[in-house]
Amino acid sequence: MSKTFDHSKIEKKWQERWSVEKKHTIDLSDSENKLYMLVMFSYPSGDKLHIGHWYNYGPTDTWARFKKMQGFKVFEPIGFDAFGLPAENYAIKHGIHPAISTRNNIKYMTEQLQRIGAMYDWDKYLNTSDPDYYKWTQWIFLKLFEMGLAHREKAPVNWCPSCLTVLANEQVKEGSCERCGTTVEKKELSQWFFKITKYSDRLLAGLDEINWPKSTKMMQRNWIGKSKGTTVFYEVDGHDEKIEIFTTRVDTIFGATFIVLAPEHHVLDSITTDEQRNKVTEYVERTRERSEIERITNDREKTGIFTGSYAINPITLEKLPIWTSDFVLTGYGSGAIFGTPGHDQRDWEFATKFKLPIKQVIEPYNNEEVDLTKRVCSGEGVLINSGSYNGLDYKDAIVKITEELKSKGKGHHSVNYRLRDWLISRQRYWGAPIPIVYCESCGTVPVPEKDLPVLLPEDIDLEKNIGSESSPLAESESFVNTDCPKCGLKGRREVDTMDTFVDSSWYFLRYTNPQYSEGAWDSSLVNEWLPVDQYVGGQDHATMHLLYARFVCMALYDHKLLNFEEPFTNLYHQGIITNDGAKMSKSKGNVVSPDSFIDNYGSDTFRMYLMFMGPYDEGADWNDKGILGIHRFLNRVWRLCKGETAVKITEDSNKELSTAMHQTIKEVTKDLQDMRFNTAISRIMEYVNALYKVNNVNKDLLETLILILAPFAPHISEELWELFEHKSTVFEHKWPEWDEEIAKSLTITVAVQILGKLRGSFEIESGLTDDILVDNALKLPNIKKHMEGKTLLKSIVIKDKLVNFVVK
RNA sequence: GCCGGGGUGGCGAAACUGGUAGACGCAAGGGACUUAAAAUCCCUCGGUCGUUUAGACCAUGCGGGUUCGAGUCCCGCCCCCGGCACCA
Repeated sequence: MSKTFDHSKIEKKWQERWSVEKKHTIDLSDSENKLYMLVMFSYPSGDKLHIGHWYNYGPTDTWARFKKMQGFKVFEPIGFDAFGLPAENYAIKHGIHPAISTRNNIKYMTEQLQRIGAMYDWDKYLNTSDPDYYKWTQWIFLKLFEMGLAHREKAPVNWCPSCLTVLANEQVKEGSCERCGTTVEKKELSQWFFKITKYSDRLLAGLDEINWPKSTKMMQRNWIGKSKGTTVFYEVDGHDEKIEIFTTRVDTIFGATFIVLAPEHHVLDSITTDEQRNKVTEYVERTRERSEIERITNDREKTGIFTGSYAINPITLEKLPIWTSDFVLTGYGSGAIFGTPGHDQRDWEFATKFKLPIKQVIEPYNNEEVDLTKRVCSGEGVLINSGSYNGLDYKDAIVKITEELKSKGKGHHSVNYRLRDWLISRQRYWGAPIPIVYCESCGTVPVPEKDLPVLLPEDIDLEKNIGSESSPLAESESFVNTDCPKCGLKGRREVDTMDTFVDSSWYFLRYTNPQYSEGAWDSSLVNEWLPVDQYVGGQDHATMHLLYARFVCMALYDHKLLNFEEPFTNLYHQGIITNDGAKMSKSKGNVVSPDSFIDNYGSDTFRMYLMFMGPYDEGADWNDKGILGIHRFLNRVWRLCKGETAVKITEDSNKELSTAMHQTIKEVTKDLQDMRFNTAISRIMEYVNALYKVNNVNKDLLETLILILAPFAPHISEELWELFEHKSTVFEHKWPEWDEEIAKSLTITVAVQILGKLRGSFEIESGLTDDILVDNALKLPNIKKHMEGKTLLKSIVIKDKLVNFVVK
C-alpha cells in the first residue's frame, strides 16, 4: 500500500466540510477583534487563474489562517472585476456576448479558486458587472457629481487607436497604451473627469498615515509631483496679452534670454507677427500631427520658431524674444517657460541650436570650471550678474526675488502638480454606463437615484461598431433616446461607460454586504469593518487603482458617507512570478496554469511551494524543480504523525526536543507575522528533521507541529488533527505560544577567533561568565598553537557566542 | 538622466541591531532496504592545497576604507529589475 497521503481525497473532504459547516462565513455584525484581509480581485479572463493569481491568493490565505488561529475574526472576501475590454474584444472576435463569456470564465475560475482551499467567505462574493453592483458604481458617480467632483470638459486626451477608447493619464506608459502597447494619440474631445487634482495635497498627506511600502508611497508622491515655485507674469511688448510662467528657479531670472510657449498656448496666435505667421502656423500644425511618443523622445533635437514678438522681463525690463517649441508641454504649469540656458539643460540645448545668448548667473558652490559654450551649469550656487541680488545663496534669492515680483504685482509664490484629473469616460460597451442625460433645455442632467441602474442595452451589434470612434451604446436607439428626468422632454443619454477603475475603487466597501439593496453599503458594517487591515496585491497598481481608491474614499468621507479617509491601512506587494524572466501574459504565450500541479500534488503542496521559493515580496522565476521537495516534506509529516516511521509515538518527554519545539514556535510566529513564509517553512522542516532523529516523540510535539503547519497546508493539517481525535477543526484551536525559558538552549557553541579568524570552537552550557569562556577558549589545542610566541593584548567576548583574541 | 529594489555554491535561497557565511530545499554522488525498480531512510556536497584526519589559504558584483572582527557600515565604480522621464 502506498504510504503517501491521498491529497485529492483529503482536500475534497475538508473543502466540503468547511463549506457545509459554513466555517468561513463571517457574521459581520460583531466586529470585535476584526481583521479585514483583502486581496486584489481578478479579471475573469480566458487565461483563467494562473500562477500569478495563486501567488497572491495562496500565501495571503496562509497569513489569514495564522491570524485566525491567533484569535482574530478574519474576513477574507473574493470576487471579480468583471467589466473590461478583453471580454468585449473577445465578443467581437467570436460573436459571444461579453456577459456570457464573462459568466463562463467566472464559473471556471470560481472552481479554481475553490481548489485553493482559502477561507473565502463566498456569501460575500461580488461581480462588478452585475447590475446590483454597477447600480451603486453609478450612484457613486452621482455623489461625486453632486460634490462638483465630476465634470465634463473638452481637453486634449489620450486616445488608443487599438482599444478605440480614451485612456486616463495613469494608463499611458511611455506614450503607449498600458493594456495593448499601441502608441496613443492626442485628441481634443469632451470627456468626463473626476477631479482628483482637488485632493492632491490630501493624497500626499495621507501617505504619512498609512503603512505602505515606501517605494509605493514614493511612486504616488512622484506621480502627484508637487513642486513649489513662483508664478511670473510677463508683459508682451506692444500687446495687451500677459504670459504667465511657472518656475522653481526664479533665482535665475537675470539669466533669462528668451521665452518659449507651448505650440498649443492660447496667446500664441495673437502675438505672432505677420512676418512669422506662416512659419508658426506650419510648426503648430506639424506638432499636432506628431505622436506623443515622438514628442517625448528625449534625444530628439530641439525644434522651434520665433514668433516675432518680445516679452518684458519684469525684473530687468529686458526684451526677450518669444519662441514656440514642442519641448514646452501644454499640460504642465501654464504651458510657458522663460529660458535660462546657462542653468537648464533643455534651455541650453535650445539656445545652442538657435544661437540665442547664454548668460551665467549662478556661481556653483564647488568652484568647478564653467564653460557655457560647452555645457550647461545646472545646480546650486550663489548669484552673480544679478544686480542687487549678487552674492545671495540661490535659495534666499528665490524668496527675495519672489517678494520683489509680488510687490510689483508681477508674480507670487505658487505650487504646481503633475497630477491631472482622472479621465473616466470610455467609448466602450462592457462597463457601467455614465448616468447622465443631455437635454436641450436643461443641459446636463444626472439620472435620479431612483432610476438607477442605467442598464446596459442588449440590442447592440458589437461587431458593427469596430473602427467607430463613438461608443457602441450610441447604436442603441432605445438606450440613447430617453426623457429628460427634469423637464420630461426628449433627452439623450450619455453613451460612454466608466473606466473599470471606478468599479474597483469601492468594491472593498461593498464586500461587507453585496446583497444590500438600501444603498451602496450598510454604513453600520462598513464603518466597523473598514479600513482594510491588510491589503495584498501587485505593485503595478501603485499609481492607478491604489491612487483612485484613496481618492474615492476621501471624497466619500467628505460627503459624510464614510468615517475614514484611507481605505487600506497596511499594504503589501507580493513579487512577480516570471517565466523565463518575462511576466506571464497571454500575448507572450508563457502563462503557466496551476491546475496540473494541483492534480498531481494538491493545493497544500502547491501553495507551500510557492511560499518556499523565496521572499514573498521578491517573486521568482517559475521553476517546478523543487515542488517534489515540499511534497516529500508533507509526506514526512504525514507518516511521522501516523506512526509509520521508525519514530514511535510515546508519552516520554524530551528536554532537547521541547527546546526545539519552543524555538520553532517562536521563529515561525515571528516569520509569519512579517510574511516571511520561506524561512518559516525552513524552520518547520528543521523541526521535523529533529523529530526524525530520535526514537520516540510524544503527542504534544506532534500536535504542535500540526498547529504550526496548519496555515501553510490547511487540508492535511485538518486530517491529521482529526486523527489525533480532536472534534473541532484545527483552526479553532489557538496558535501555540512559546516559553522563552524553555526555548533557551542548554548548551551553546562558542566560536573562538584570533584576530577575527575562526580557529576553533567548543560546546558549553549557556549563560557562563566571560572569564570562563576565555579560559575554555585558551585550552583549545589549535588556539594554543596559534598563540605561541605571541602576546595576548585583549579578549573580546560576545556572550554565549564568540571569543576573539587580539594578539601581537 | 532622476527615484526605488537587488547582485551570496551547480540551482532557489538563509544569515536578528557588525560576531562561526551558505540554514532549509533542489540537483548530484555514495550507502541501506528490494529479485529489481519506485518510494523510503542514512551519509557526503563552495573552491584550492593536504594521504583520510587535523588543518591552512581563497571566497558574498568590482576597487578602496572604518573595525579586534564587514555579506551587513562608509566612499567610488559595474551590472540586473521596477517606476518616472523635455514637469520648467
